[in-house]
Amino acid sequence: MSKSSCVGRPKSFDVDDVLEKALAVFWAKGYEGTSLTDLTQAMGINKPSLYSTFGNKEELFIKVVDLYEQRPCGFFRAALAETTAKTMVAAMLNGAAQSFTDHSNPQGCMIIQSALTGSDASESVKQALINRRLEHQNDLKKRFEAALQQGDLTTDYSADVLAQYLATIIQGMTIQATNGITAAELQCVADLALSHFPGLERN
Amino acid sequence: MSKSSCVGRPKSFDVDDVLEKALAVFWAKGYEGTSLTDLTQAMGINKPSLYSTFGNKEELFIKVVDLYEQRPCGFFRAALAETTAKTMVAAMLNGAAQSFTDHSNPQGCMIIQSALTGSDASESVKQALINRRLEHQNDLKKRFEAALQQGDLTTDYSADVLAQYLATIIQGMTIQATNGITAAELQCVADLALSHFPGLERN
DNA sequence: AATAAATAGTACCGGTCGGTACAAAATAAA
DNA sequence: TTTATTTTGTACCGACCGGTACTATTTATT
Repeated sequence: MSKSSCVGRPKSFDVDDVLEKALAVFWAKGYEGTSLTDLTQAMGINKPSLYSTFGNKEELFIKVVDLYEQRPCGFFRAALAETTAKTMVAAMLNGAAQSFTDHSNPQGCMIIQSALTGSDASESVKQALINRRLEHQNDLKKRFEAALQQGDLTTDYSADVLAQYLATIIQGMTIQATNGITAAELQCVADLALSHFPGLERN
Repeated sequence: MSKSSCVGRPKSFDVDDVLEKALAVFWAKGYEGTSLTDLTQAMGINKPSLYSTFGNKEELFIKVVDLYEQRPCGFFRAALAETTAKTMVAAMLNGAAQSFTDHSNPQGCMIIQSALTGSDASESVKQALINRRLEHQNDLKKRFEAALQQGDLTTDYSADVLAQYLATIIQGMTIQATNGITAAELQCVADLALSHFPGLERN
């Protein structure tokens, strides 16, 4: 299954390792704001190596987004797996507050901020990120549907609106993070949002 | 007071008119995603005219942001002037929902999305937009402080947190708009946010 | 009609963009 | 040790980037 080549000159770098370096750059500067020079310098490889390994800039970016969803943005899937609607929403908001203001990384959510606008040349990348956001929002919707059905959540709002509302708050938190809000302040916002979220019994 | 020159060849274009054209481009493509070719084509002028009239790309962008705040984003100041906290928050959320999904313009808020990330060269523009957002958030804070003081708003949350929370929702609504949410759907989100906003008596 | 002032248009500047051709170097297989 | 295969590093590609020098043109003033 390993596609490691058994013949020829071996790679002088670890693929996963340099992907992580590329993630840091794309996350901080966005898709179009990142140049190939930025990438090759951060990754410690030269352009032909980058192209032979990852295809081109856009394909590299998509691979980086996959990595981002698995690791720094991992709180999302973990939160989805929470057993109750309340703990799910809480894990979403707390995870976002913590992840978006983690100073060991760029601030905010990469999927939201790295290609919000751009030239026509990056239209496909913009659309790819929109699709990711809509997929995640659909995950929320399905989770809310299940919660409504099993009586875990009591409200007249549809799962659709609840998902859009929660997504809105999380996406707004990313802007707050890029504005430089502190982790504590963003946690206060998350707490407020949780305690006023519809359908979850007050405590 | 008019700085219209009384001697020499007259301008062949109206300054406010071409600023409007520049606004449409920057709004849709962002600061770095917009090239001078995009601008001169949309504005119908050539580069030397652009530079002699507006300085350079960055100065033109700032002038465009000023224009944006006065016109398409004018709901903000109008909402601030509302007499009660409840009508103020309602006007903010409704105005955002309507403005961000108005199909006669690009979707979303220009100040939020046109320079969220970018190369080092656009650092000053990024910071300028962050400052605008923080100024607007401070406007909200002062409005909430006044409402809390005059008993118009009853909650234990500080004006700071309330302002951050409302800003978060509005900023999230811009992402929803770029995702392609419909005006009706975004209005539902705004309605939900309003009816669950802390301190405003339920109706 | 001559002059001065301001704009319009063309053509160009160095630098950087994403992407690649090509040859040297490093490995495994024969 | 030769051969085949893969990666490396350098040097380069055309296109476009933001910005400008220079000239022609259009106006008001003298």
